[in-house]
Amino acid sequence: MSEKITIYDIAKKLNITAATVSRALNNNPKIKESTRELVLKTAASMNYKQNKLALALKSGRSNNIGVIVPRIDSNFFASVIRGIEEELHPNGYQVIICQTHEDPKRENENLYTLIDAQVDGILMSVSDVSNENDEAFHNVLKKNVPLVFFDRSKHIEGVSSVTINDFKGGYMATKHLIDEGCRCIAHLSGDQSLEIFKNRFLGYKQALLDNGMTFNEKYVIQSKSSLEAGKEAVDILLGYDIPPDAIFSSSDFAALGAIQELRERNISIPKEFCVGGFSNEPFTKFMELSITSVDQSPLEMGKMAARVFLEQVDKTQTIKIEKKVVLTPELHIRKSSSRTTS
Amino acid sequence: MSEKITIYDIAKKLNITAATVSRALNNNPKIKESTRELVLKTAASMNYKQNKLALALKSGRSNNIGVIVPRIDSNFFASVIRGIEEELHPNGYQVIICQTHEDPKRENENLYTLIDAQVDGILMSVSDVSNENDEAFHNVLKKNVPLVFFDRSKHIEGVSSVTINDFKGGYMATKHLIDEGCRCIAHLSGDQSLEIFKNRFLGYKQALLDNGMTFNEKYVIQSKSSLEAGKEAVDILLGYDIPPDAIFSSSDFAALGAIQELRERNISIPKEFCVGGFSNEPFTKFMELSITSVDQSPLEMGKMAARVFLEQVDKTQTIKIEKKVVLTPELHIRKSSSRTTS
DNA sequence: TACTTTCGTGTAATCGATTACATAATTATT
DNA sequence: AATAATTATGTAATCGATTACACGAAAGTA
Repeated sequence: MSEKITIYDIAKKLNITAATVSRALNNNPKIKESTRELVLKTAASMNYKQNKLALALKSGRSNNIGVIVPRIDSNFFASVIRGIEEELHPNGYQVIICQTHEDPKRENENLYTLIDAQVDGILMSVSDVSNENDEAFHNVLKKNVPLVFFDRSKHIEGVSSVTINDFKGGYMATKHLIDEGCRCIAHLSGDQSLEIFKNRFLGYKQALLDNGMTFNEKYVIQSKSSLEAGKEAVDILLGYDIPPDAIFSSSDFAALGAIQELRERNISIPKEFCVGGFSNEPFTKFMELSITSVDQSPLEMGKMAARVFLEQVDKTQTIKIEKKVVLTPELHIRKSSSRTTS
Repeated sequence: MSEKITIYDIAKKLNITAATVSRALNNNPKIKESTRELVLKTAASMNYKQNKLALALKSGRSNNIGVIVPRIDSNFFASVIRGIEEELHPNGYQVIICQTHEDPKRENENLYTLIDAQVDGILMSVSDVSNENDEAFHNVLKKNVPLVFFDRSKHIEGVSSVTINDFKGGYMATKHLIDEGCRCIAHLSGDQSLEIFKNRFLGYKQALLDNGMTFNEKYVIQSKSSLEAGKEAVDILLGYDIPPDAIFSSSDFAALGAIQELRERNISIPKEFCVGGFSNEPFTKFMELSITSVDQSPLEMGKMAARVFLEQVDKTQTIKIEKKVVLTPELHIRKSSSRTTS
């Protein structure tokens, strides 16, 4: 069928050794110009292709990097991966995708599998926030494989990360609602054991305090990232003696659910009630009543994570320093909270 | 730093040869039970991990498969990839992602890169529909690397594919509009050189003819997959002496644009005008005025493509047959076209 | 006891490329 | 012309695992 051409085949044809062929192909300066040309020409004519596996075995570098995400089919993660791929492709790296589905076991398994596959680095957004199963991580570090966290990170000494300033995102969104005249702002927080959600909450709280508003626990509803959760939250909030007149949700999906429930109850948005979400999911801007949301610039995050990885493997850089990149989120103001401009 | 343990290290420790260690680890029946146990125990205690690169070089199989898509950050492709990953992961394969951005050059480059990387198979959705640059594909086939197309395929002898029945999708959507009482249905078609769009168009046309309606070229607007294109199309269509009272769009984005433009003109949907899209993008069901759309079951498509690949590499299967899997699309009827149920 | 099987293990080649070291070929130096 | 310096190429080990073949030891057979 398909004859795999190796440097030995070229060598035999030219009556020289594989070593010379290898050197010629690698532009080794010790090769006579005439032989180099001859080898290159012959290689091309024989349709020679370097076997990357052999190279990988010899060099110990596979030119593959692994990316671990909870799931790939979410706009956020897909965009991050796009950024990673676009940044690493020109550098000769291939991107291997792994999903955890938020399962710590799978996360560990993926880490071990990637190490087994001899990847040159691992970029990941963690699923397991507990510090119980850290052996897998330490195994990675022990093997000296560069590790970079993005979005959801763990505090492990010597590991770099690229995140956004979730605190600021929460702060900006809340401040905006205040500026629009909202007097009692509720918050739909996600899983508070995840730092990103914790920080969004803290930003929310600080914005309230900085602007002379009272912070009250009961206006913070811990909810999942789903339409249903948003609806339930509204149900609770509107039952209060003093119901809120705005919601800052850490999730766009919960924000959407909340909006649907509010409309169900004939509450006018943004006149009577304002809503803001987080993540800038595509649908937020497509809605007829477009939803204000905090953008996490996933593409940029992916590119940045890739760059941090590249810096780590840069040979000229002898000392490897833990690098914490924090991107600034951007608030996209839309109809769901625009009283002044609409 | 990190001491890589090889079978030679285990061999040395036990005063046996690497061959024996290898056999013991691979459950070779020729190994004495006692030595096998000893080797396994020692391997575990030394924290031995098989070097997949060495194995790959020796066996010629990398256990990686490549996936080429126009872009990863679209719900459709991300979902397909998710399906592929979930199906192949349990079989020990890693998934390598490549993007083409619809550029034929990149497509070719990716094909060559993946072959260079010795992937065990390639699953792809083509970007270049012309048959001009087919050398890259034939190179893949010559190298005997299994190739499977999904969604957008090319007709290459011996190559399997997994697609949906776009004709049927177009037919169903159009028939539905007819059933809702629409008398003049326009069509926003995509790039007609892509077979998927051609087939959706043909399905639309056939549905009209089968139901005693007249087909008229001028109600078919070739438009891109964007909101803007949808708006422009409406602008043209409403300028006709007899404007249509429904649109079947091959793209959800164009459908959304059309809806926005229709509302801008105070045309009531679905009462005066019905709209249906294609792809079942997440936003279609989130809209307040949810959009009827044809679902392509991307997850299932990905899994199916992976299964077709697995069948191809199945050693027990001596003869490799070109397999054309055609999935049936599903029409999701929503508010934008529901006159009868709403 | 002598001879054949069977079993378990060792030897060495192999996958394809790179590279330290050795050596041959060429050029430079006196 | 003889020697030193330089340049180009060959030799062989290496990366880590697998495996055809060889061989010694144990067990079975007559």
